[in-house]
Amino acid sequence: MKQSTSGDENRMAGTTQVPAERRRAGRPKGTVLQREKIAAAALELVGAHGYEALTMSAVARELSVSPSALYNHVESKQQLLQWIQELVMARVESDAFHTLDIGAALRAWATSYRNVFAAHSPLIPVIAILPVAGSPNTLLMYEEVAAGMDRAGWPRADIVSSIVALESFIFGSALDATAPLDIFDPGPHSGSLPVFEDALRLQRESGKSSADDAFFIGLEALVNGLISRLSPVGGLGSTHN
Amino acid sequence: MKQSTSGDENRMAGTTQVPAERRRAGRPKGTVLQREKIAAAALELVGAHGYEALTMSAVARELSVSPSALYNHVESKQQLLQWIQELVMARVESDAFHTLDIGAALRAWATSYRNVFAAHSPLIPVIAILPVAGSPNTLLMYEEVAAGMDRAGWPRADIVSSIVALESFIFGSALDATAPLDIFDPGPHSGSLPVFEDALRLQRESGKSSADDAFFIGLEALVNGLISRLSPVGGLGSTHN
DNA sequence: ACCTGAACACCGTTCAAGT
DNA sequence: ACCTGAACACCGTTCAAGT
Repeated sequence: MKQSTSGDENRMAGTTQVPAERRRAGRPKGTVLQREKIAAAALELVGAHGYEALTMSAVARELSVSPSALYNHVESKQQLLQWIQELVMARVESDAFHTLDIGAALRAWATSYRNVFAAHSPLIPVIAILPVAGSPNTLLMYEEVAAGMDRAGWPRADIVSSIVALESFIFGSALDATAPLDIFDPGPHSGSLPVFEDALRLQRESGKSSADDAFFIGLEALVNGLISRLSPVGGLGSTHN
Repeated sequence: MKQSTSGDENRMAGTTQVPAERRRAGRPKGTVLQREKIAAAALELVGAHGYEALTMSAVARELSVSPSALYNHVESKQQLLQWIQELVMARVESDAFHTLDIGAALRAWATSYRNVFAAHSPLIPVIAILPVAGSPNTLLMYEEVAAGMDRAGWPRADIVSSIVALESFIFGSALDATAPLDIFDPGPHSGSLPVFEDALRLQRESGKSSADDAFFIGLEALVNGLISRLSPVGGLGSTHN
């Protein structure tokens, strides 16, 4: 996608032939901006046009203010991203740990987590490495998961690593969901990869989304593998608790 | 005192089962040399100062040319990223599939893959969604893995999804390795998360790197889980096939 | 063929001026 | 307190002009 050379201005000017009551400098009578409105506008922007569309100018335009006006409310774009993190993480459901066995609960949580970020995938690389201290919702989620594992007999010393492993898979899967559908197209090298190309064909013919299929296959394998570490006797059935 | 024109990039021509990248005689390697110099300078920049330091200006400065001079050799920054992908992927070792059993081979490949990207972590979100057609090394790797799975009796229709699942975990883990060490620090909310904070303390006291530990635990679980899908007699509730 | 330097349309952010 | 608009130091990219 290239930068447009000159056409965008015209489109904008076309809709505002008569400049409709432009706000003048100075304090408006009511508060125009606030944290939630800014964060929501930013999140909507990402959802609609991807991460690269998330510019301070675009957020400002969405709210009908000038870009610099945002800085009366938010310290930086980085802080705006933290607000978005808090909004997004609030949608991850982690209540299954109180109703289902640990395997089902982990799968339900991970699926919710992954779906939330698949819907806001451009944010993944950003949020995956964002410190968690500023987001109470994220911390609450971790406590739910950790407590669920604890009740299921998980060794406490393994809980953090297990969560990180699951999260790595979740983020990686959500990241994968952002990839173009033809990411595996061999292009000019077609014909020289006998097994892989045949596998690719079979996958396509299955009609299943590669990203979704991979997520569910991997999630089941990962959760089963982690749980079978718990009890050396190894039955997968929830023998614990 | 920069420009290491050492023959370090020769490994790109290592295993040539795919004839696609053969250079013809006739048109000299002047351009090619430039290509590799540019890609190497870019990769070094990322390694030294992170992804945000990878600007066309910085690459040009590294090579003592003006930014616009780069465009005589590379079409866009996106293409430069593809060159980097090719350089990085060449370092992933996937030869274990010829010497080890499938489980050990998958673990060896995944560990190499993850370590390569942990060393160039800022590139993960970029490369994870970069189309693969422009990178012969990447395609070769996929063929190696797919063929290894095939020889081990993997259902061909599951091969792509299995690779994607493993790759998701690998990229997610490498991404996690870029996170700040104190990413889980609860900050002002300390004291309100009994299980998670205790688990965090135990993890810290173990002296193990959280990212490394999570990767190895998760990798073993994921590989075991995937393999146990193969043989229905394995005791997992694999009902299909 | 391949470089320079000016130019363009962007970015995030700061700040004085205005109400 | 909170907005506007100008300004600053950046981006990636194009292009005419030089050799």
